Amino acid sequence: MSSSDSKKTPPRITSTAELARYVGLARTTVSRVLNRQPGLKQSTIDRVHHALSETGFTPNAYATLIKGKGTSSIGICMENLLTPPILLKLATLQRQLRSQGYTSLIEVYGRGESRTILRHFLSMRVEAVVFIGHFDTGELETRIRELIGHKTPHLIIDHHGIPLANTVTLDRAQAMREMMNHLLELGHRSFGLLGIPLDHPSRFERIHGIRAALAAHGLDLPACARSFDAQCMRTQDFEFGHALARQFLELKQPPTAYVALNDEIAIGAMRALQEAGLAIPAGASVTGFNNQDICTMMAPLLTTVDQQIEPTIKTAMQVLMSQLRDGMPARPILRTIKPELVIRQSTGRAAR
Amino acid sequence: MSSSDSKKTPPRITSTAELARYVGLARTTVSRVLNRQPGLKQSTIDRVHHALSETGFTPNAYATLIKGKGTSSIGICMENLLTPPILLKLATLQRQLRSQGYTSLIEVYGRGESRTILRHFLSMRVEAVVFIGHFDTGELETRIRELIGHKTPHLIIDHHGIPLANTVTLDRAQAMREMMNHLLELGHRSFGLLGIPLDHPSRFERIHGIRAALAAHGLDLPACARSFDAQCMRTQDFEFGHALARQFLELKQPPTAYVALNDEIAIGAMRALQEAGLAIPAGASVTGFNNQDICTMMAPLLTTVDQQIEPTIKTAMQVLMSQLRDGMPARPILRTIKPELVIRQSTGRAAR
DNA sequence: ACCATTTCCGGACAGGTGTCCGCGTCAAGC
DNA sequence: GCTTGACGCGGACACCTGTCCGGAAATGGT
Repeated sequence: MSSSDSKKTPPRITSTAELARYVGLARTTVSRVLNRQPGLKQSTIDRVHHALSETGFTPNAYATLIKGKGTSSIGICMENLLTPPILLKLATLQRQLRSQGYTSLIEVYGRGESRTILRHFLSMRVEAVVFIGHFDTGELETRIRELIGHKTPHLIIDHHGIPLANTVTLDRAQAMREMMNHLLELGHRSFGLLGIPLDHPSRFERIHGIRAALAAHGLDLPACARSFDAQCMRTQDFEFGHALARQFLELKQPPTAYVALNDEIAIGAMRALQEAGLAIPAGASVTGFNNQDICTMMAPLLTTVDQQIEPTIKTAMQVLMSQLRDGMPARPILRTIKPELVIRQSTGRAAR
Repeated sequence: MSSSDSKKTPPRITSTAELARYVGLARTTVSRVLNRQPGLKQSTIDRVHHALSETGFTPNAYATLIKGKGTSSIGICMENLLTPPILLKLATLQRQLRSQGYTSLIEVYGRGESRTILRHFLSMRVEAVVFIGHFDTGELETRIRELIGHKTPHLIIDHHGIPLANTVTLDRAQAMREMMNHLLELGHRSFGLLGIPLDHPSRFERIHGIRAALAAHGLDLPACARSFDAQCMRTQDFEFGHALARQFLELKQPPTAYVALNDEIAIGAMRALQEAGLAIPAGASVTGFNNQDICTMMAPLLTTVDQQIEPTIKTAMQVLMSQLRDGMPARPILRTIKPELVIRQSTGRAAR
């Protein structure tokens, strides 16, 4: 019984030395097998591999990586508020990194915690740090400075407006330009902006695109577009969009087209308009942003902007890999991704 | 200029020895400062801390953790298909773990990769492994066996049906029982099941709950409920629900109530029913599952089941912490979470 | 100036792994 | 039986940090 017991329950191995003792080989020999060095008999290799799968032993990664000759790990920072497009980017990025032999360290954190997170990453000797999403600009910029000081490569995906940072971001100005052109061609001349205040720095790019499109048609931004963001508390996006649209409906001449910051806000607005008896798109047009799944679950289907996540991550990988190969670039890399307008049913010819 | 240069650009420090040389102290002294040992002059402590923030040096975590005195890290495994409720669980769990001093290693993977992932976790000497979501049962069971062999604590959140695994899962049978009771009280006697096949093992729990509720009312499952899952390809959930509902509408006597596997399928079905001229809930009732945000973005608002994510993660933390404190339990821990029925507008009195 | 005390130095070891190198061993070929 | 490879052994060093300890130095008080 004891013999069968000892066969059934292999000992718990915690080091290559123990494993070597277990199979009756020298520690160095086992190490050579594990690292695929030449000059070993096939039978020896098999013997070690058999013991390996029998005991389930795995070499201690900490001991291996202590020498710092490349940990092959990348740190990924995300904000606490996880939205579907951001998560899609995360999953895609991690998959691609793994296929290149890199491990991802992922941290989801709230404002003010970024310092701790970054220190943790650096103590783990991460080879690069990626930020996905939108952050507090000041805090993020400080982190980027620290990383540059460390000569650790970095990359920001989405967040835009830090000149010294390597950035891959959607061309939001271009997206808004295309969207506005679409609406202008449909005859719209008065616009309600939902979640896009006219003067806030974080929405500068979007406003810039909107202004450019209007100017090309000889129109002036403040004259034909307005925003009620200041009047409404932003809580849940859907509720927010709903409340904003109701504000617009109280005007004597409500706009004929509504341009929302994202899909949820657009859908909230659509609901408010429909509740007020307006048919969409006959009575008013509404546009979203992000092209999330919900866009095709609405009636009518929502016209929106696709973020082009696959190309975004592909570009991000290129920027990352070039840094890991050639070291940090002399000047910051900025890559903008061309958005794609997805025209569906929520936009139509202006009523008047 | 060279002196100002050397002041502007502190050297790149990669070990406590270098830092010690930089500040003119012994390596051991620096180490003592970093580990808050007593018997040090305040001025010395300040000197080290100043150099620390100046150079941004962080001690190599690998060297610290090599001794194996607890890495304080937890591995978290997730399936590739990320759904909103799963992500909410992930974010909540990571936050709670961090507040307890644990680091999370997160891996998102596809089928067949779990072996690699687990080996990575074990090589990182993780103190426990958590699986969140639904997996291939055979594959998952093999992993659990390996973990038990390693005497590494584990926990499965959501996936149910592995007897030897520690599991925290929603009581889906109870959820369906409550949902069916709700519909039965409204007078419904014929049901369409969407995404819930009658004989598939993965849906056993739900069917069990449905059957129990029906039996309590003297009704027989196959006589009053049916499923068309075999006829439709499951692609996108929304499309899937749409297609399933259309199948039901071709019947001479379509059911008066539809019970869906999740919210997306329910919404797809609602759309199909509405397109066919049925008002909801006057013409037919529809129920979802998960209580995602979209439920309150629909017209009518969707009746659904809430997963109780906060209590789920709280329980998960208890199970985890008890294992980390007292070691692996003698027999597997199974905790079921009570779901909460959320009655909204998509369910109403049966028409006939 | 002397002594006691505080504070710091520097050597040592541990922890698990990768790698190098000289030497012993074993089997095959002659 | 001898030579010649092929292969495995085991000692050594390196990587970086935490900790212990005896001794040296600096500090403080008188």
